Amino acid sequence: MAPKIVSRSTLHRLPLYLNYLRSLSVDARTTISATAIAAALQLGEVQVRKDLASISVSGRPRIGYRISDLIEELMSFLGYADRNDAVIIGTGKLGRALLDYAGFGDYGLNIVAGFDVDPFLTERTDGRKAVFSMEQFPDLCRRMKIQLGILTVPAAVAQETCDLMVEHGIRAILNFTPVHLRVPETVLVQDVDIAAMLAVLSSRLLEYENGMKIKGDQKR
Amino acid sequence: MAPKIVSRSTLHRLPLYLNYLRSLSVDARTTISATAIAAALQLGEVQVRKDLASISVSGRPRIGYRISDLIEELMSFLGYADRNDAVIIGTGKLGRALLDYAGFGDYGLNIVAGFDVDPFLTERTDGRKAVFSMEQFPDLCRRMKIQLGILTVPAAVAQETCDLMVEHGIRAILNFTPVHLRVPETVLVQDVDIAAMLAVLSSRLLEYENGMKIKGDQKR
DNA sequence: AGCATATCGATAAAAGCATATCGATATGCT
DNA sequence: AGCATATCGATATGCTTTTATCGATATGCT
Repeated sequence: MAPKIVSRSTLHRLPLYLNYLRSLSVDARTTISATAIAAALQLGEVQVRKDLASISVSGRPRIGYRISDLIEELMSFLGYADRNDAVIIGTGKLGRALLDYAGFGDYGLNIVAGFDVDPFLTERTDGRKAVFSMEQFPDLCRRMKIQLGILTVPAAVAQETCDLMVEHGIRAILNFTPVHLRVPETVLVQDVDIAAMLAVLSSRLLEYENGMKIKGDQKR
Repeated sequence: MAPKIVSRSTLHRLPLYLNYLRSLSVDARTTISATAIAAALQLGEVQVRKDLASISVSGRPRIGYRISDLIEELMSFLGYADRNDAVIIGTGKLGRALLDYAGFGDYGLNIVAGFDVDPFLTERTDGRKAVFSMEQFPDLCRRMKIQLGILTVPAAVAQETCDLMVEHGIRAILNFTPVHLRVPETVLVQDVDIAAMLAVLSSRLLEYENGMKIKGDQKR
């Protein structure tokens, strides 16, 4: 098995490619050039080629890449092929919304269930995905060998909840809380601080009028 | 006015610092060293100093930085000081959750209202923030000089909705749809593809067992 | 058949970012 | 007062990522 090595920034672009390719109707011409992809996604054409090459997809001059091949390779590489089970801890507004979101299936993700300490939230399972009490978390988690957890609890209990998740076998955490989680080296954390993102946006915007604050911001 | 120049990666770390500093109780020692911050956030101490220096905050040897000064500078730099109005377009599950989320205030953000084409969603304003019909968007948007928009519509209508936003004065978009938005150069877009993030996580996880796919992943 | 053109793949150069190192400065202890 | 120590600020080094350049290859047109 070739241990393909991909840079982190490349890895984050791959879903972009996949999304775009999927958006093309299947009966379109079955082949596409790196140039076209680059133009659509406003990236450098060389970068696209490099990214695609890094996951061992190969194109032909004057022809480009077979779209179906690309999609297949991207999906397999990103693990969309094998269904990945995940749980959501904390079913407040945001957690509930994610739990009900139907679109994860396209990404090979299966949200198994939600968990919450609040009994009120745990009982309202009217036809939608079940929300369990936190006491049931350890058992269900181990039995189903869940590795992916989405953390949407209040900031105050974020770290302790995180510790609990790690303790019971969670290996990767999508962290929606604004706290920096401390985890063992073997556990992966991806932060999604929406408020911070908005703030960064507004900050970039702020100085956009009075002359460029961010370095290397605008790229053709 | 000094046109401070900050690298993009620095800009994304600044909210982290601010969050952490805020989490310290105010009656803690009023001063903190870059070393301490670095340890708490698991960053290099030099990097922390560089970041802080880039927003013109200055510390004293053996003492460190005054926490209150840091917080103040960070807030002003990130634009948390002046209230920033924002709107949410598309009030499905996710949009509704964000609309009801109370925590944005701490970030200087004020979600003014939501908009949606679906009349059913627009009428259910039981005590929460109002959701207006899309027809009212242009007027309200211009009158209140909204510059920030959160896009949470279905992928199929993402681009056209985006165009509408841009047309009516939105200057920065937080994009929750998985499509790559085409905007004029003067408009900023920040993508938040949750599904893709999960996929990236699971992908990193996947190869974490059979030997390192991602380059430069583990630090320290 | 041969030439023009579009596209790929690889190598090289440049830029951006992170990390290490060193001197300077301020505090506290003896 | 003087020394040890912690911390800052600045410079320099190395690594990663992006961008540019060049030759190779395949298609289509004359």
